[in-house]
Amino acid sequence: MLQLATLRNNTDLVKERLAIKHFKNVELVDEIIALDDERKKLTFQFDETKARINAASKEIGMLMGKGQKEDAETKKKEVESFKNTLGPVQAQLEEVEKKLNELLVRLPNLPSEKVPKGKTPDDNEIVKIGGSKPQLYAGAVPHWDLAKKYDLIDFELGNKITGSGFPFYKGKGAKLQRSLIQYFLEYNTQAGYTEYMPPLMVNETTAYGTGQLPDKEGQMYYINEDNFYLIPTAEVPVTNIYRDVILKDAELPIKMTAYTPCFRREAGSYGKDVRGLNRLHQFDKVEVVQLVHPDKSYEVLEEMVEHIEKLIQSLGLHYRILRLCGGDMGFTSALTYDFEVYSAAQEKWLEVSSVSNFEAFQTNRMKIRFKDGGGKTQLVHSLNGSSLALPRILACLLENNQDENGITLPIPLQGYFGSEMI
RNA sequence: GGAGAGAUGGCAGAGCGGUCGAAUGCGGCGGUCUUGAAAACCGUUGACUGUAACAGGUCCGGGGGUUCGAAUCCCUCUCUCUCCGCCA
Repeated sequence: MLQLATLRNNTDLVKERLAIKHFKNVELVDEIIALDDERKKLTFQFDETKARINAASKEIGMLMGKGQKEDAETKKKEVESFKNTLGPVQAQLEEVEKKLNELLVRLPNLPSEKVPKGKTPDDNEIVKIGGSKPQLYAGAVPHWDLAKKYDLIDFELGNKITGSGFPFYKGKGAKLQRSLIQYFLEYNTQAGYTEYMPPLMVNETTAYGTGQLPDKEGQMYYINEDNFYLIPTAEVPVTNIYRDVILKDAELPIKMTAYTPCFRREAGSYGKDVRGLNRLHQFDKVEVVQLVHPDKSYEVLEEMVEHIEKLIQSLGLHYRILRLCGGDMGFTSALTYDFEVYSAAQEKWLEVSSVSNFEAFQTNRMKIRFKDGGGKTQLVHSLNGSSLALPRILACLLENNQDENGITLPIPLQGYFGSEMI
């Protein structure tokens, strides 16, 4: 959530930036400021009346102590009249505050200056292309055929047991999943990230903290009975670890990583784009999260991009890095880089990671703060990235490394999987 | 699932309905002493809001109530602990 001070002090800039994100209701900013003025006025009235009541009540106590009953009674009457005026003011104040918060929560994060203008994925800026385009042998097929041929993934069985988008991994397919998770986690912890295994269900406050609520509840699976949400990404429980915590600046940066299954409803699209592993309701992902000093967050973002890039390189994949344009960015992000990996058999790019700086947007909701050198508390910046989402990586690894004899995995992965072919 | 106890500052832990934003201890920070450190001693140490700075206001798990006045009494929700039951 944006900070009121930002809206007040840089109103025009805020509107300009919101436009880059193609946010429709720019006038919301003025509404919010007007409401805040109202809030200030009411708060002043409330405080003043309350101060009188407090003073009078104290006096009553003293009068009672001295046995001056009648004087005390007179004071009580006085307080009563104050309270009559306080009631309505308080009610109004509460309403204004509630409304203010409702509106404020609807504003997306401001894009940083680096964000390209544009509306659709076609407007994203290609920052880098790396690796080389794989040359497939003549008989190459897409991963869903390979999954069947080598009995690695059973989509039909998933349909039977749960529904579409919930595949079974089997035999070497299951082992490969496990190996990838292990490899990614090791890679992250070696870079100084602390490993966590978080709960897969979270409460409402937690889902609100990272920005999934309000408004995006439809994208998460909801456990009605207990009021829990299945996590759409480890970002949610992991970033919330430090909710309502005031850190010391020496504790920054906080680097965390976690493997979790991710659950996404993503109802709506069918056909070629979602075939096989391209889009699932349940998938595995290893995530990295950092909480950093606000002056450092863009530096750290670059560092995280590099971290993930090296991981993709180690798997020998052809990849590209995109800087997302205003229209394609998420609600909570200030700057996002997407990593895409090339599927030669499908002849298209598949997103495997998204790395973002949220600046203070999430931490303002979660009140994740630190005490700076001067002893002042201020919000930290939060960042996260996938390192990596498994299914599409798996798809590319299978497709790109196939030949008539089977599939040969890249060397670093063999350390976890073993050196045998699939 | 049943029965009971509890939730207070970074932690531990007091708190007859008024002088309690809250004793005390630990921890943190600053200082004295010391070549330096430890120990000892002295001082200081919650968050939010508000102000030019004071003042003022809010917060003792969340919400509601009683009262002139609530950390303290009542209701309710959530969570924690102990015992019993069930169970990977």
